[in-house]
Amino acid sequence: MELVEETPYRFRIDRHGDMRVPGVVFASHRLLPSAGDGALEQVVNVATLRGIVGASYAMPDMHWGYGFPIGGVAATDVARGGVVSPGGVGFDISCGVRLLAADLDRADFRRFGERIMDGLGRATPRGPGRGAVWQLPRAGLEHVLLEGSRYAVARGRGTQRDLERCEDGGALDNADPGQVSARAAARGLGQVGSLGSGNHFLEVQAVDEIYDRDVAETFGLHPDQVCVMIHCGSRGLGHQICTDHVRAMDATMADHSLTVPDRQLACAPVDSRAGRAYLGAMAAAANYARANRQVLGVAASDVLREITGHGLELVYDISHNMAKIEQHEVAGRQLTLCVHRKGATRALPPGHPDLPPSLRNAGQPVLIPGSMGTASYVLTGIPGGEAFFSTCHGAGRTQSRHQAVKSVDARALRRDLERGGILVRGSSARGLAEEAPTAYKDVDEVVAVAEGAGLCRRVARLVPLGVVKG
DNA sequence: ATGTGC
Repeated sequence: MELVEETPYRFRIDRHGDMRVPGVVFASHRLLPSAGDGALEQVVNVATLRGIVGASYAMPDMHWGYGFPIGGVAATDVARGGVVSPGGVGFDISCGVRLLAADLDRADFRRFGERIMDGLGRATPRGPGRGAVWQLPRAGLEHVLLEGSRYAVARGRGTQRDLERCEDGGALDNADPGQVSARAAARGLGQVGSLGSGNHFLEVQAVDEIYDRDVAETFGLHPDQVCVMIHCGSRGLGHQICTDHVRAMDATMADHSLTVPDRQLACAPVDSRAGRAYLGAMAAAANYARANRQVLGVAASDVLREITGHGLELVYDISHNMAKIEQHEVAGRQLTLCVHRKGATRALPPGHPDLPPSLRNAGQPVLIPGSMGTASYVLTGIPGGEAFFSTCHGAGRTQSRHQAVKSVDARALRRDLERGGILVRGSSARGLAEEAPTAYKDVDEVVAVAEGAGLCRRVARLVPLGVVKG
């Protein structure tokens, strides 16, 4: 794989073979995937998709994924037969991050720490399988799929202000529950308000450093403040929807004369029956994921209020696994694009019309969870941001889960975290080992490279005080 | 990521 170093933080893969556009990898030498890991080959494969414009992009946290790399961004021109691919969204549709801020500082947390973590541990269903904050009646699921966080708020779980601090006001309006299989719905019914497993977590954090005081203040953040970060997605429902629609699309590829270099890139034109079906189901899963984070956030706020007298205010909620229909200027032309962000976060700049009035001058908060025991970041979009206003989404794995389990002793890891002053409420020893920070890139470096590449700007750095592990 | 594998 030939990489052309354009700047210290930007590498290009020139068009060759069936590529319709070049590949662009935002990374430092250190963060580039090791040769043979397959992620760069996936960037090339994505560049062959029908209708792709600009480039096949990869963020500094990129690594190998299903079809598309995780950390991949690709946009297709809807009017020119551009495709949508479930592999460009990922199995955990609308997996994302919610950050809430408390009117408490680090010293307050030290006073109540064990009680707060016990309370959050009890209030936060986690691990594979069932258990959820919100026991929905069957009829309620349809509302969640159509209305997302708005339905949770309408049922008393949150406030109108919360919705202003959610991407899309808490719900996508093009959800089509008719495209959600009975099996997907059955899996989703009992999981609204649950973390799941893998890299999902709820963390209590402290604001350790502020890079932009004005923007931080607009976001509701100040030094030493206690925050709660929640990272989770659409659970079994999103997974089943992805499985169902990959299968359906795979069967319709020939009808649209589509060929792809990897079967995991199964796709359909956005403007086709299969494409619309997937996007309607994907939006339903996205609404489910937003409601999931909404009710988990409210449950965490209730715990904090009960113990300390102070609840939590929402900073923002943003997804990093989505395909969205957006308007962008490409080579001087205004185009309607299907922007896939898979393990990549939208980063709208100050002044963008999609931002709510309270964030219009600051830009969109970008929430970057670090690996366990390491820092997390709040960033914001910048004018002229490349890759359709996108940036990284986290630290990015360097080791597979299997490799991590082989090389990490879960008990030693827990001891190290607690010695570092981080209170741990786990789910399973294996889950803890899989998520060891040694299995991840350095989030500080990932974020520095994303900023150096001109994708976003740092606003605040948060450090963990306690983790409820999925 | 996922009732972790058809």
